[in-house]
Order: sequence, then structure tokens, then C-alpha cells
Amino acid sequence: MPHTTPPRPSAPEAPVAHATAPSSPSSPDDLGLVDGLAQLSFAVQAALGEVAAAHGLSIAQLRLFGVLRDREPGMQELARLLGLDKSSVSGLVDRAERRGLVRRSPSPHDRRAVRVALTEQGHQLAREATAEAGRHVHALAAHLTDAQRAQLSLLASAMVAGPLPTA
Amino acid sequence: MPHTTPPRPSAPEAPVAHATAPSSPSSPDDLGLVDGLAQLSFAVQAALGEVAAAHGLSIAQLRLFGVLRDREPGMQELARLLGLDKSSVSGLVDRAERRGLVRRSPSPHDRRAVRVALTEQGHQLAREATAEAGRHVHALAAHLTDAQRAQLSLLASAMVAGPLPTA
DNA sequence: TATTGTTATACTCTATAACTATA
DNA sequence: TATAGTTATAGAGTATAACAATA
Repeated sequence: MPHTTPPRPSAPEAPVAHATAPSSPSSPDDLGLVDGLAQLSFAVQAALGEVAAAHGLSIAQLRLFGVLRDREPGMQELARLLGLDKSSVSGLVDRAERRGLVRRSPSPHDRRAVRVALTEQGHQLAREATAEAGRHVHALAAHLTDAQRAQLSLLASAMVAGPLPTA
Repeated sequence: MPHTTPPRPSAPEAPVAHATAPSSPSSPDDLGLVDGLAQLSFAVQAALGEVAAAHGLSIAQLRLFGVLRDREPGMQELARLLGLDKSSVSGLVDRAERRGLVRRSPSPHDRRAVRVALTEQGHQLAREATAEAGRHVHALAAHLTDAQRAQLSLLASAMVAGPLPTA
């Protein structure tokens, strides 16, 4: 399998944003919010990419598998979940199906539609890959203290969650 | 410019890792370290992708520009900085050069080598894009308190920096 | 011989546009 | 007409392998 797109040797060093604008680092070790998050995101993506590549997958496939772990969506819904065009998802699913990792079955109610599901082999691979991804990402935070990890977990969740609905 | 790869509508919702393994969320709003970081990384990448697309660039180009903001490396060095194969960098630089954003000049000392630099137009675009990327990423953290943002900045920096050298 | 960079080739990912088959 | 999905096409991004030129 020579061509698994993102095998990234290991998190490279690429600033991307040189904190030109808003953020203002308060200590020498502080990259600033923007650069810090940008670099962190590349590091996480690199880690995920390594894991994916180790299983002969790409990050896109890994995401697909993550979504399918507890759903059997149609193509349109899948496109929405992944933030991709439906035609992109066609290809993504095609390639996974060709490898026996997912299956398309006709929707019971709508004869235009299909339902996409992981095969047993796909589930197996998804379990292994997500577990390993967990270990790799966790390893990135290996030298933080438990308290720092807990903090980070909360802050990351808060950012992703968006503004609190009511409270 | 119809084909600027990652225009991502906006951060989609893709768990990727379902916290199968190590992490253990302590509160209901806590996604766990792994899922939180994974989703955060996708959100940041999506934000960067939007900005890049708005300027007719891809994330890869944006990274290239970030690296070139304060360097004039050779192709090999550039490949190392970006974590890519030199042949990939050839293409990346080709496309940017075709648009007049970077320039290849012969290395003074080694007649095999070239030096890659941003053109004036490239610098301009790099300034605008990185500033805008800063605003976008910053916006992701809009509903955090100042103290939380400062924390996050430090934690992200610490993760990326790796274990402290001596201290 | 080793290194720098390019080219040839191939594959994934992504999008837009056009199409088919239902609803 | 509108929606679900596929196909055709095209460009970016990436890698491996083979190559040319220079050290």
C-alpha cells in the first residue's frame, strides 16, 4: 500500500500564523493563542495521520469510520456530517467499499436512497484505529500533569461546544 | 478559481475517536482529552481552510507561506520544515511560483541548490492571510474568558513544545 | 559516491456540473 | 419539480522511483 496520503513522519514545525494580530503571549514559552492552537492542530492531525497510515487509511477515511461507528446514514446525511459534498462522499465510500470495510444497502423506505454501514471487518478496524489514535493523541500530552490534561480537556470541549445554550 | 481544495463550510461534527481507551471525562460537558483535542484540531483546520480558501489558497500553501515569512530555505530544508517529501514541495512551490507568490533563485554557494523566497506580492498575501487566520482562530475561543484563553494558550504551547529540555 | 532538485507516475481527496432514478 | 445518489472531469496534494547536475 504505497500511497496512503498523509504518513507525516512526525509533527513538523510550522508556525502558520506568526501572531501578527490579536494574541499577546505573556511568557517566553507562550506561542500565543493562535500559533499555539494552529501548531497543536497540526500536531494532532499528524498523529491521526500516522495512525491512519499505519492501518492503510487516510484521515478522511478515519473520520468516515468515526462517524459510522454509531450510525447508518444515507449519503446526503453522511456528507453533512463530514462537511463534504455528496460526490466526494461517493468516492470515499467507494474506496472503502472496494476494500470491504463499509457496505451500501438499499434504504427500505426510499428507493433512491442507500444506507452506509461498517462491515464487521470495518468495525474491527475502526475499533483498533480509534483506540490507537487515542493512545497517540494522549501521548502528545504525555508530559503534562494530570491537572493540566484535565484542564485542557475541558477547555478544548468548551471551545468545540460553542457558547453555552442557556446557562 | 473553482478548485481550492478545502473550503469546508464550517467545522462539521466528527468525533473520530470515541474515547474508547485512556481518557476519562469527569463532567458531562467534557468530551475527554482525545475527542476534545481531535475535534478542536478539526475546528482549527476548518477555520484555517476557510481563510486560505478566501485568499485562493489551500492549507498547504498557507503553511508554506508561514514558513517562508522569515526564512529563505532550500527545497530540502523546506521539505523538512513542512514534513513533506521534496518532490511534494517541488509541486507546492511550482504552483505558488506560477501565481507569482514565491520565487526560486540559485543558491550562491551550491550550484545544485535553490533558495525559495516570497515575492512582494507573496509577502503581502501572507500578511493578510495570517492576520485573518488569527482573527478566525481567535473567534473560535470567543466565548472563553480571558483567563481561559491564557490557560489554553499556555497548555497548547506546552504540548507542542514537548518535554522541557532541562528544567 | 552522496546530495540537491526535478520529473514521471499514481493514487486520494475534493469540488462543480451533468446525469439517472425516484418522490 | 425536488431530492438521493452517481459519474465525468479537473486540480491540489502527496508519495515512490528514476533521473540530471553538482559536490
